[in-house]
Amino acid sequence: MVRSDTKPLTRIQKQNISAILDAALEVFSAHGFRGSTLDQIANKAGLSKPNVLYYFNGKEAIHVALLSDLLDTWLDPLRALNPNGNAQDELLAYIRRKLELSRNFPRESRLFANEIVQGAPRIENFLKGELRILVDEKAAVIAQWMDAGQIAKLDPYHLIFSIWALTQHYSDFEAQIRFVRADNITDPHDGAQSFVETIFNKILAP
Amino acid sequence: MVRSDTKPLTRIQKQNISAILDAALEVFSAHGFRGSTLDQIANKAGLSKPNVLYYFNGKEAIHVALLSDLLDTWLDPLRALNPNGNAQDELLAYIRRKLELSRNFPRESRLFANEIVQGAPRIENFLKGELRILVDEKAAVIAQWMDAGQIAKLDPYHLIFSIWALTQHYSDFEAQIRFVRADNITDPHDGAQSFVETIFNKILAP
DNA sequence: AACACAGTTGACCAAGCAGTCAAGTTTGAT
DNA sequence: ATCAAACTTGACTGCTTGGTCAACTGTGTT
Repeated sequence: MVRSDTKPLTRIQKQNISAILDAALEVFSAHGFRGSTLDQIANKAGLSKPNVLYYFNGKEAIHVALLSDLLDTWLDPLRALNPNGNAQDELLAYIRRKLELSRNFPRESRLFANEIVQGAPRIENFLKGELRILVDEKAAVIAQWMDAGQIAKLDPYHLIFSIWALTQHYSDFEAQIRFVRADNITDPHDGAQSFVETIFNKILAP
Repeated sequence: MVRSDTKPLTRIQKQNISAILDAALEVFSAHGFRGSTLDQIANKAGLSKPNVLYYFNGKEAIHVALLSDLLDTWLDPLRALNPNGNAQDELLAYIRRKLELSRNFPRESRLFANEIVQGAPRIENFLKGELRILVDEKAAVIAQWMDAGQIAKLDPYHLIFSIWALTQHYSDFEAQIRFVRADNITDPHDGAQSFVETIFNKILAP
């Protein structure tokens, strides 16, 4: 095995590791952890199964690598919420960033969704730790904005949950939307952008 | 095998079939189809594996039985939307029914979510058929209400999607909410009820 | 050119799993 | 009490799958 060594990666290592991770993201996000096989991943990556295992210690290790890459970037939009900015602007910017993430990285979003729906066994610590601390902090900021009358008074936690629900719905439940709107002309994501912004304008109006 | 015969079910059949379906719902909703094993289901149902297969033709058949039971009831709340009622009342009643369903049948909701997140391979026909027809019909009703000025003008499809997203979030992503709000006093579902109603009142206000 | 190390793989396990079957036990109608 | 049908299961089978290994090939450094 090659990863997590302290030495710099060779050209071939970089290339194959990234091919494996990309293939694994594709497979895991579509079938869940147990629904995916190393053969599928190896095939999609254009490598043999033993070769995949040369780069990663096992199926679980690939999954962990994907999730930690993901969780790291998942927090960024919320982290960027600026307590000193204008409440409405900041929240709408957060919503926009979340929606973009969901639009540009649907596979990552579904990988995450798969984990959560099945009880989050592998990311419990992340949720109870980093995420929780950040959410508590930002909920307090939002509560202050509400107290100051900048936006409508609501439960800040439920407000955050509703942003998650609405923005991720478009990637996580994409199949449902696609099948229900089979012949539709417009890309559901376009409509989503303006729809979600519109309703949050209404929700947040003081 | 016993099911789908035209003869009435015996006492033992009724009891065991319902034990199997209940166990399977528990297992499938927690681990997804491929993540679940017949042994798990048999154990939870208190039967031997061959005995489970005496009542159902296979793992897939159990899953199908569960899904068709579910899909049948899943449409009811939307079906109940009355074109002749008051727009705001009807939509809020729909939201309330959806939220109750998600609260009272979280396992069913997660079973459904698991299917959708993984691309809905087994319920594509339901989504493209029955559900789509119903959604088209009700979207037209909502559009009429909007044209009549009874509620705010929005994309009716996105409005329906947003109701789905917000109501199902509380059961489908329950793990996330639970871990993020670890020490919380109030049941997240209680807060959900009043929060969701509040924001939809704002969203729908003409 | 030579050599050490990186990279690759066919053939192979062992475990887990869906599903079978023949042989048993229980149930309930007569 | 009898008996046919309903019900139950231990012991299998065959396939899938994660993971190993010894042997082989490619790479780049001197």
